[in-house]
Amino acid sequence: MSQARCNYHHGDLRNALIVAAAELIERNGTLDFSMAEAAARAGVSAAAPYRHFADKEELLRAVRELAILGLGHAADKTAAQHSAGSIDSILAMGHTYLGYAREKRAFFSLMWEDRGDMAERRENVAEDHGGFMILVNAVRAFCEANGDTATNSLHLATQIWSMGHGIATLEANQLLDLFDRSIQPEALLDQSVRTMLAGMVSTSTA
Amino acid sequence: MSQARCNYHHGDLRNALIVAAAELIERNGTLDFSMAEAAARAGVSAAAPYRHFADKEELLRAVRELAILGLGHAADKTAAQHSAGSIDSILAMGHTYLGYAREKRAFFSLMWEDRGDMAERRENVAEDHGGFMILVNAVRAFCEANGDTATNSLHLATQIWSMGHGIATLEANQLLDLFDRSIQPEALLDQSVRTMLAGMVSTSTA
DNA sequence: ATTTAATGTGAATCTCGTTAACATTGCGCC
DNA sequence: GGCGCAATGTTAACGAGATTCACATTAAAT
Repeated sequence: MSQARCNYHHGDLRNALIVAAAELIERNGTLDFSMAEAAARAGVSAAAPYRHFADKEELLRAVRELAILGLGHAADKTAAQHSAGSIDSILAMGHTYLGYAREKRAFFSLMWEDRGDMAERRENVAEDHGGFMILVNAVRAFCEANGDTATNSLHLATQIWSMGHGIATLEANQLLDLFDRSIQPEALLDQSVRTMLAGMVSTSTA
Repeated sequence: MSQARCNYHHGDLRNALIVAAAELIERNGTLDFSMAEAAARAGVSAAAPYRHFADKEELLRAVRELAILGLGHAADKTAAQHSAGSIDSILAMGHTYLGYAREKRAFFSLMWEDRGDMAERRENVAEDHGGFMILVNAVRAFCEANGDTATNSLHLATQIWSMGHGIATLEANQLLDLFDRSIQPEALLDQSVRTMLAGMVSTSTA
């Protein structure tokens, strides 16, 4: 039964805990929720979570997977709304990234934290990670549309990603406009991306 | 007396605690040291720190100031070793940034965390913050050396900083080369910076 | 039906931040 | 030089929260 809860056994406690933790994180805007509160929210005792997670870290890592998928979906959606090969599809992806960082503050930071398991995680990430491959595809399409066959899309996408990531994290910590209040995150990113795309194409064509 | 310690009074406990905390952070490579251990290391009881810091957060913020100064000094030194106006002075600054992020992992992350006080902090930061103004100056000098009077140095420096910051944080979390093991942080940054400098200059000249 | 492994429970433990009540001492003031 | 106060330390104790242990319940396989 994956229903509510008859009496003793929950039925789907593992997932219920992940969701509960995610809700607490979202509510507090921080990663420091209490194990007991998550358990209570799932309707079980404080010790129950330890049947499904070795420790709090493990639960947190499970929540992180949710966050990663969330951004991946957002990126997917964004890609679908813009014509492949257009520069807009790339800029829009950046806006989605910045938006996610703003709206899901805590999730966003959790998503990129090593937490000691990233080394193993990389082994099993044949799939995507937060929609990065979607960006790679958008970049590749753009290059192709512009007759650029020399540019390494993975490489260029990594540069764009880094730029977006830097802007997003600095903004989140109120540092981006520390010395110049007029700086606008999206505008800054747009301009940077345009410069990089233009620079790469001209460089590789040369 | 700011000497060792006669018996009861320490003499300079506040600073001793900051140093002790910094050492623990450096040793563990994490920000979660214990208040009691820092106190012990400074040779006082576990309750003593609370005469100088309201709570652990406040001590952590004090350590953060150290970290910020540290990077500032490193940037200073780097700037002094390269001729003003050269592109190398800018690239070297980037390498210093990446190096600091690698060697002072925990300090580096602490340095940019909001911790709820950044809003006020910005008010009092007429001075520098981790050497950012040094980068701004390097960029300004570069623009002048190239006869570019239209480019906003603060703006361009912010872009370069964001790129460096993004690369540094992604690398720290083992994500930068997730899909392409051949990616080298410094090379990626160098290339990006060159592209941006070239792009800006040509853009503003146009 | 019975056995077994999985999953919950409550009580207990341990670590750690923080506070409270009391002790010691540096220092300005007479 | 001695007095009183504020600053700074001390020890004991509290409280929150993670984690474990011994025991209870139940789903499922045989």
